[in-house]
Amino acid sequence: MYAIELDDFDIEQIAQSGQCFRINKTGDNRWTIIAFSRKLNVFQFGTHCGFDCSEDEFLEIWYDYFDLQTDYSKIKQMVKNTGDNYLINAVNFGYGVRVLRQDIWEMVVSYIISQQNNITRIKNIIERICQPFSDKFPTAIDLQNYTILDFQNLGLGYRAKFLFEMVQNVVNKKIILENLETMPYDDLIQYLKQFNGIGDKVANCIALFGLHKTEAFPIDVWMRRIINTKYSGNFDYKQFGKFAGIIQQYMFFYERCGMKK
DNA sequence: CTGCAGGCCCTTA
DNA sequence: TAAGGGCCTGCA
Repeated sequence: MYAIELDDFDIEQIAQSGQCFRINKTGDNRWTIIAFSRKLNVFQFGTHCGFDCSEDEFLEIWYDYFDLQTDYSKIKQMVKNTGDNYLINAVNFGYGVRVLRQDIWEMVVSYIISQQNNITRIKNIIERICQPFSDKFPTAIDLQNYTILDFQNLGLGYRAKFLFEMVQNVVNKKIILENLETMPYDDLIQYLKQFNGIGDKVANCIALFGLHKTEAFPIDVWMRRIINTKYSGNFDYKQFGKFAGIIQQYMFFYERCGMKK
């Protein structure tokens, strides 16, 4: 168990911020995360955090995964300087939200599945996809012999064709995921949108969660609702530059979880 | 048992 | 460029 004190970090908030489909609460103050072919048990009480792995593994894998190299207090301060009360409330409420650095291929698959879909069903589909691979997320090669019907049988519905095509594109090197990282944000979005099943929203999710392009600002129905009700339909996210995506996470989490409690 | 959920694609005008 | 209908399916 590797123990550490962490500020601006709340695993429960991260799990509920909608960016990850493979974090599950397993008990009081306990969660299990599956990422990068590893399973990690996490304990958190206040700022006391425990990670069920060696220090070496934590520093090698999970430090980066949790985006611990980024100072979120600076982002919060910047938000406070705007004087925008809605954003300030959102940041105060979601004090422990962070943007995880997740695997690009997993994000491509997950967000193709996510369209016009609910969270429970998305998680169940992803679980069924991973089940034959001992819960590790399968590579495109792993899935290359899957047919559209196979994916339909896993519950993807009309999205089965999109995933089938994407698997083939990766296997045939028609798209090389490793090359996406260096693409400028605008080019990246245009490029991703060429593929069937990837529109503006999904492309921005892939850019933000899979490539940590933090200028990405995915607008889904929740974000649209905020923009319409709090900002009269107009929200200039570009003013936040590279912080837009992180601010999006605060807004999204506040909208989804803020009023319940 | 309806209605819909973290959109996208295609067709019209 | 904008607007609108159809789409799989299981969960609320």
